[in-house]
Amino acid sequence: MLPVQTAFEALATHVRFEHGDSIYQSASSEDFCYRVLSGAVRKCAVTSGGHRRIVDFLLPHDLFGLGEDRRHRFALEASVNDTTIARYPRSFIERLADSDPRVARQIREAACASIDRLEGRMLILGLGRARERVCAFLLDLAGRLDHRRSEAEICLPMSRYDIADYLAMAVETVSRVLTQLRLEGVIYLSSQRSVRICDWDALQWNCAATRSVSPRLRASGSCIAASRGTMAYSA
Amino acid sequence: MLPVQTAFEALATHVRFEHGDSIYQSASSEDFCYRVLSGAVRKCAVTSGGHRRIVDFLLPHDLFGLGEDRRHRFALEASVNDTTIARYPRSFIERLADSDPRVARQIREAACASIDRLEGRMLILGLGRARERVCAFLLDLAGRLDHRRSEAEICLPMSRYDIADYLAMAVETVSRVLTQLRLEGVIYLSSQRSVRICDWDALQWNCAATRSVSPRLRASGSCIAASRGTMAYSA
DNA sequence: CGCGAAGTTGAGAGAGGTCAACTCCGGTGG
DNA sequence: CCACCGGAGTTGACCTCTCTCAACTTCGCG
Repeated sequence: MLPVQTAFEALATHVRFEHGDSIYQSASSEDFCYRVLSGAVRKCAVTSGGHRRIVDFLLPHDLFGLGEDRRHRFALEASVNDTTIARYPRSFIERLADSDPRVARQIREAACASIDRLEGRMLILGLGRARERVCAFLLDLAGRLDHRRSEAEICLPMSRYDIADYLAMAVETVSRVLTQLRLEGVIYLSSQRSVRICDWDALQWNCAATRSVSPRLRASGSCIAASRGTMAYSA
Repeated sequence: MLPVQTAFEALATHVRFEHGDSIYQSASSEDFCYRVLSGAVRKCAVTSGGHRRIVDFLLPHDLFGLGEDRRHRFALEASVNDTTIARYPRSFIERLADSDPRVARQIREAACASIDRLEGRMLILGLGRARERVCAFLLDLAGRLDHRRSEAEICLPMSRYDIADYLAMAVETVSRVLTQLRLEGVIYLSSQRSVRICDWDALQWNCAATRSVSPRLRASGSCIAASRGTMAYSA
């Protein structure tokens, strides 16, 4: 990070939340933006049908609430205990961005990261099968927590219910898939919230849609397999 | 738009594409960004399993390819004939953004719009049922094309196959839902690509998840129904 | 007119949602 | 220290929705 960071941090207020606490409500309009320091935050909405949907999980180092002066569309809540958040006054950030191109660029990059994450998630949600979505979720989480191919345990910073709402499926299905993966030796669950990935390749393999390849692919022709870790950005 | 617009447009190259033409391939790295002038563009990826997934549709006025200097993650293709695109050299845009806060702000806003669209789509994809997803898709499209509650026909700028890949479902299901809506008098199909929405309320109503409300909602408590047209922004 | 692509319709099967029972775990209070 | 309690997680049985496969119709274009 640039020295600008210091200016940011001088204005930060640190707040601590417990599991389930609301950071801000949907439709509220406080003028702050935030950074996750520890724990995890879920961004959620409720469909008009009454179902909760989780749009994103914010992990340590992620920024959120940066946007515009419009009202919040989603509610943000801590999804685990001991979640700490740094809060910055948004107007100051905006002024800083206007006066210092480096800050503006940082914000653009943060926005890119956000778009990247959303588009990746879009692909995960599009995966037809429950198993594929769970596997993709685990890999994504492991990547974001920097547990690449290490033997270390991943501590899931959310409940099964959260995972279900995030992947748009029933809790029971999440549970079933996890047990199945456990029985196959792909993952090891030392406790309900701790996963160790034993077979990365199997997990990766499971992300591939196993359905038949539609013949329409031939028609449009020009699509090439997407590779992880790179991105485009559309606005 | 600000006078800055002129500087943008002076550098624009206009290009025309026919249905199915590739604007850029995934994994290529040309240094341009683009704006849709007419027609429609689909942003697509292919899952490792060989299934095509459409991540976004870009309509007139939408910007894309703005991001970073990293390689493109998706392929972009025209989804209808007579699609025209304005192309701008990205390095220039970046320099302009660094020197003029107004440009930087515009780009931030464009990024916000993109995030807004993606998050909305996230919610649509999360809708469990095919009918809900199609209804939400139609409403979203109508909104973006500015056909709010007008009697005018919406010209669908994409095939059923595209819609299917966008909503992560089978073409047959898309077709079935559309006929069902037609038979119920909710929509009128004057041709295969022209939809007139007859009953906006019915369409809106169908976006509500009809499944049972999960009891877990009581537990977390703080979620409030999300309202369309407002947004939060996370990075 | 004829061809291929796009779209529709039908029948069957499988994946996942729903409902319900049950177990596991952490916290609280006697 | 143990019993109890509630929420979280798991497992099973059933049933619905949608994907699949296949046949057919419609549309657009040479």
